[in-house]
Amino acid sequence: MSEPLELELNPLSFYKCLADDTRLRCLLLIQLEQELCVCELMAAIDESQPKISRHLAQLRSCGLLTDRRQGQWVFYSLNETLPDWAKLVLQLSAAENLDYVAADLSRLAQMGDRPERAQSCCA
Amino acid sequence: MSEPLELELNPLSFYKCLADDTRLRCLLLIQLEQELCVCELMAAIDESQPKISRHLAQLRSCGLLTDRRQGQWVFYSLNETLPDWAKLVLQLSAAENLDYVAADLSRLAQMGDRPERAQSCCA
DNA sequence: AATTTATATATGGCAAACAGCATATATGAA
DNA sequence: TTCATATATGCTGTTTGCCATATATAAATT
Repeated sequence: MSEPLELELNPLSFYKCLADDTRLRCLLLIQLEQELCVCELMAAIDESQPKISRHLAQLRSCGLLTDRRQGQWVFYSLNETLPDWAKLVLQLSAAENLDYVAADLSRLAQMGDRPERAQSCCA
Repeated sequence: MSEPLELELNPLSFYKCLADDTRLRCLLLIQLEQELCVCELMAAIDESQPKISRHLAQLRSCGLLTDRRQGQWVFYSLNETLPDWAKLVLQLSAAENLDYVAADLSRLAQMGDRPERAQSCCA
C-alpha cells in the first residue's frame, strides 16, 4: 500500500468548480453527508438527472470528487487526496453556510427509499 | 463609533468572484500586501488598466474589497466586514498557493516609483 | 485655461459555459 | 431475453462572462 500523493490542484480551477450553483450545492451536501449518490442529489437539489450527473462528472474530472459504484448506484465523496487548504475551504464553507443548503437538506431528509450503503472496507 | 456589521455574502457570489484569473490574483496579492493601488496591480499582473479596473470594481461591488483614495491613487484592501469564513478562505488560499502569484510578486518588487502610503489614521 | 496623468466606466463582439432534451450504457431483476 | 432503474454522454440553442476599444472624469502641472 502506498500513501496517496496529494492532488496537483491550482486554485483557479478549484474555485471555478465552486462557482456554479448546482456544483456548489453538490459539494456542500457531500461535505455534510460524507457520501451521496446521484439519485439522492437529484432529490435534494430538485434538478434533472442529466444536469446533476454532468456537474458531478466535472467535479470528478477536476479531482474534487471520487466515485465508487455499488450495485446500480454510484456514490460520490470528497477526494481524500485534495490538498489540505482545499479540504479546509470546503469544510468551512459548508459549516458556515448551512442556510445555503438548508432546503436541500430537508428535501433529502424527506426522501424515501434511500439506497443502503455497504461498508466500503472491502471495496 | 459603531461596530461594523458583518457583510451579507452568499457563498456562490463569493466563489464566482474567485473564479477568474485576474480577480483571484488581485485578491491574493492584496491579501499578501495589505493594500495595493491600480497601478501596482497593473505592474504586478502585467495587464491593461481597464482590465484591472473592471475586475476591482466587481470585487468592490460584491463587497470583497474596499477602496480609499489618496491623492491621485485609489488603494484597495480587503473589506474588514467580510464574514470570518471568507477571510479565512482568502488567507489560506494566499498562504498555500504562493507559487500561483510568485511571478506577480517579483514584478511588484521590481517596480520603480511605487506610490507612498500616507497613514490612514487621519483619513 | 490647457495639457498631462491617473483612474473609472460604457459598449459591442466573441467565446466559453450552461440548460434541456434525447439517447446511450450499465446493472439488476423478472 | 426482456424490462426497469440508475447513470452518463451528444447535441443544440441560449445565456453569461470576458476582452478590447473608446470615452469620461478628476486631479496635478504648466
